[in-house]
Formats: sequence, structure tokens, C-alpha cells
Amino acid sequence: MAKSKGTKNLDTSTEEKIIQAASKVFTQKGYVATRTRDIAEEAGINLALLNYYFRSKEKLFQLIMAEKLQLLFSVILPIVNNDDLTLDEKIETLVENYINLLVDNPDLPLFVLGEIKANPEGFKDRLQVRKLLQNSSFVRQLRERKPDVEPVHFIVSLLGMTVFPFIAKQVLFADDNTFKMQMEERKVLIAKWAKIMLET
Amino acid sequence: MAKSKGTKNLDTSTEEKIIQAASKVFTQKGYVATRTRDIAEEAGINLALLNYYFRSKEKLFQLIMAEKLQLLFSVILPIVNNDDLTLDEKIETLVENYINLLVDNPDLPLFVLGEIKANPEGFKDRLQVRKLLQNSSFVRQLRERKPDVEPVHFIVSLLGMTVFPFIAKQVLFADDNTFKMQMEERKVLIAKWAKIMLET
DNA sequence: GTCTATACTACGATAGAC
DNA sequence: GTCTATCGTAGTATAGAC
Repeated sequence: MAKSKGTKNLDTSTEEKIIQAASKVFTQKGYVATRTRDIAEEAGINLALLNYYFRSKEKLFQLIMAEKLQLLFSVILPIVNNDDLTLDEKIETLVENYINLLVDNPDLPLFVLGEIKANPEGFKDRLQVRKLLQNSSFVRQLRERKPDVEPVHFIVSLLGMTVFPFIAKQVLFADDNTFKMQMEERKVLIAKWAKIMLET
Repeated sequence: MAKSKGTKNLDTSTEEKIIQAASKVFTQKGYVATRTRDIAEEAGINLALLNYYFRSKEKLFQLIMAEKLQLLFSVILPIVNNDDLTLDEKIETLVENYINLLVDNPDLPLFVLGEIKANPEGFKDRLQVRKLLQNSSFVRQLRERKPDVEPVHFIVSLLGMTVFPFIAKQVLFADDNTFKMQMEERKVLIAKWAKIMLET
């Protein structure tokens, strides 16, 4: 993932330590609220090294954000474009994989959506989610199954049921353990609900 | 809403102008990203006046946030606690009123949830949403209708379908006009879907 | 109440020794 | 590559004139 220099291939190289720390602090607090000093401390390195390796806070952020977007897309795209999966199979796999990802990265949705809103211009190019979905076999299958409902409505509902609990975690759920347990329960529930939404 | 001094009861008093400006800028950019200078400029007043009226950025923020929480609760609480409404009526009214509120205040969800996550301690007292819901007639009705499903799962799905489009607006929707139109469509769609989720 | 000018602090970034 | 020390800037808040 990181470019491997010829020298010092220890896996916790300073560069990697900074990336790990930045990933953690940025996703927890967002761009403006994180101080480069936080990242340096979290990484256990000196503040000056951060600029030595990544030139600026902004550049480091770009790197982390690209990783996170990649992470989110890598779950969705292979599924919605897989012609070998039935609509129901797509729904099941999507929910299962997405909840797995979010349980491991609960801060991801609020972080990514918050940064996009804070700087919409910076994502105009990288985010053609709409176009990617538009031509997917997922949307094609949705139109076949329910020609009277715009696919976006179903997709937003499916994503909402899946992602929203992680966004509203602090407000709606008590402790971390029951939260994780209930997210496991949701996998089958959402899949079931999504399917009957398509049957009416 | 603002305390009316004896002097100068013009409805765009300086105090009110600052509140309006702060409300706009804070909800758009969040606490850390807004500069008191932004608020002053937006209000068309001098920076020093902000501190004269509200002592600090922090105090002004508390005021705005309290207003916003009040706004969100004022839509939910009267409905979920109304014993005269059937479960289906509650669902319809909740979705209708909430989408109406969010169409007028599209930044509200991301703002409130973002600030709560940024400072969870500051909301420990004010936010007993779980307890308020727990004892509501809404949850009681849900338990009666579907004793085998934890009410939280249904509530999170209902809220997710309703609120999530406003959170992911920038990513999933094109222009503002079709967005508003589609949110109108969603009112009946979500209510319909929520009801069949309770019938299985 | 409203303004100008400024004090104070926090942060990002860099220079320069090792 | 890594550190210490410091510069420059931006932001909150206040002092003091009007």
C-alpha cells in the first residue's frame, strides 16, 4: 500500500506510522479539528517529521481520504456490477459486506460525508457515484423488477437502513457491545425488509 | 424567541441578526470550521459586537445548538407520545413532518450528528432520546405489533430512510430541484414501505 | 451600542543542528 | 532521518475611543 523504499522495510516504518495515526485522527475528528500535533503524538514521532514525509497537512489528508473512498467503493462496485448475481443475492451480499466494513470502521460514514459537504468542489471529479450506479446491472435489475419506482429511492433506503445506525450511533445506541450485536442482527433484517419492499 | 429588550424592538435587532447569521454559518460549516469573522460578516456587523452580545463563540454556539435540538425534538416527541394516534398514523405523520422539516433545513442532520460526535460529553445530559423513546406509546405499539423484533431496529430503519438522503445529498443526488421533488415522492414511499415491514 | 486597534494564543510550517 | 527551536499567520477576545 505504501511505496516500499529500498531501505528499512520494517513494516512499522515512520512513514507508515504517520499514515496509521493520520487515518485514525482524521476519521475521528475531521480535517479542520485535527491538529498536526495530534497526529505526530499519536504516531509517536516528532511534528517536523510529518512535514518531512508529506509536505503538508493537506497532502497527508488527501492521501487518507483517497484510501477511505477506495475502501468504500471496493465493497460496492464489485457487487453492483456483477452480472452473475441475482437482485436478491446482490442485496444480501451488499448488506452483509457493508455492515462488516462499517463495524470495523464505524467513523467512516460521518467522516467521508462530512468532508464532502465541507468541500464539495474537491470531490466533483472523483465522485461519479451516480453515473457508476446508473449503468450498473444492479440498477438494471431494479428497473426490471419495479418499473414504477425510481431506483434511487430503493438504493437510498437500503443504504439508509444500513449506514444510518453508524452515523447516529452516539444518539440511538447505548454501549458498544450491544451495538455490534444489533448490527449483526440487522444483516438479515435489512435484507428481508429490502426484499419485501420490492415485492409490493 | 430572543429576549426582547425595552429598547429598539425592530425585529432585525443586532442581537437577532447575529443569531440568524450564526445559525446559518454554524449549521453549514460546523463549530471548528466557522470563524467568528464569518458570522460577523454574514450578519453585517462588527466582530467586536459578537463578543459584546454573547461573550464568546462557544456561548453563541450553545445557543444555536439548543435551538436546533429543540427543533428536531419538537417534531418527534408530540407524535410518538400521542396515544390517540394509531401506529400507522404515527408513521405517516412522522415521515411527513420530518421530511418537511428537513427540506427546509437540509444541513440540520449532518450538523447535529457531527457536533454530537465531536463532543459526546457535552450532550450526555441533554440527550436521553433512548429513554424518551423507550417509554413512548410508539414503542409500546411497536412491541404489540411485532413482539419478535426489537423496536430500535424498526426505528433506525424508519429514520435512516427519512434522514439519510439529506446526509448523503451531495453524493447521491444531482440538482436541488429534483432532490426536493424526490423527497416529496419519498413521503408516501417510506410510509408504505414502513407499514409492510411491520406486516411480515 | 458600535467602532478601531491590538493583545494573546494556537497552529502549520521551516531552519538548522545532529 | 530525526530532533529542537522558532517564524509567520490566523483566529478569539478585549481595551478603549466615540
